[in-house]
Amino acid sequence: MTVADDPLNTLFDALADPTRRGLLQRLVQDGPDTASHLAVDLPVTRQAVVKHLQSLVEAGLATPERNGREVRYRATPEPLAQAVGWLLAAGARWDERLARLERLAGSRRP
Amino acid sequence: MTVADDPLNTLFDALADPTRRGLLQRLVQDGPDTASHLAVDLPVTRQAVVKHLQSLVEAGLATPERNGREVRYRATPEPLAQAVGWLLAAGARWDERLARLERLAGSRRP
DNA sequence: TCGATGTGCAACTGATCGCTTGCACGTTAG
DNA sequence: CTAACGTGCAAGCGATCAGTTGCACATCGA
Repeated sequence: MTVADDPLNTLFDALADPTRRGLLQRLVQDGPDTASHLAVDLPVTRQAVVKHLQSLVEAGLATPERNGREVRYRATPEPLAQAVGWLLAAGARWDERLARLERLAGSRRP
Repeated sequence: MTVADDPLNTLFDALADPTRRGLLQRLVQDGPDTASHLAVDLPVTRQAVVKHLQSLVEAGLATPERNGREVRYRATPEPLAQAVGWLLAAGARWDERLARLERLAGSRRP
């Protein structure tokens, strides 16, 4: 148990891998699917896909749903909003600084 | 030869670390600063901070500027827009799917 | 000039990652 | 029942990572 693991860590980490982004996109636009089926179109093993999916689950971006002997992963993209929130906050603070600099520089409005 | 390493990889990877996010925030709101000075308030070595900063530079989020014997890193948050773009695209596609499902379900609610 | 300061480079270690392989277990269909 | 299928668990392995340490080099101030 670590110290209050910031959800942004696992979130951005999940998004940092192109395979995971691809999986998330597939789940989003094609609906829930199983690891075995998703692995068919990928150059890696089912187990590798499972681990990628678990990474998405850990980030809150997907949820496993057992149905008989198979497990379908459904996309739950809500946490993406948090990422967007952080990015916009950083950007906003940047714009703020820019505005402040402009003000300090006494630039006239174009 | 790999296939044009997607900039989103290094971008999200840089953002996945809380220390790097913290550094970026400091650079954004406090202006350019050196690795040595940034390292004072952190529980790690200057060299570690340098490597984090290089990660930000690789992602296009910072730029080193040499001034005499010191090197100041300036925040360049423009690439964040790309990240936001991807996230919104994924979200939009999700909403699209939701809308399609609603349409298929024959819901009369617009 | 000389010492203090800021940086860069390289080697090293322990941890984590990505991925595979092998096998056991529950589930479905004939 | 039995055989095929989908999944889960765990060990293993090479590669990469985060971080440190030690040292060389350039630059500034007195």
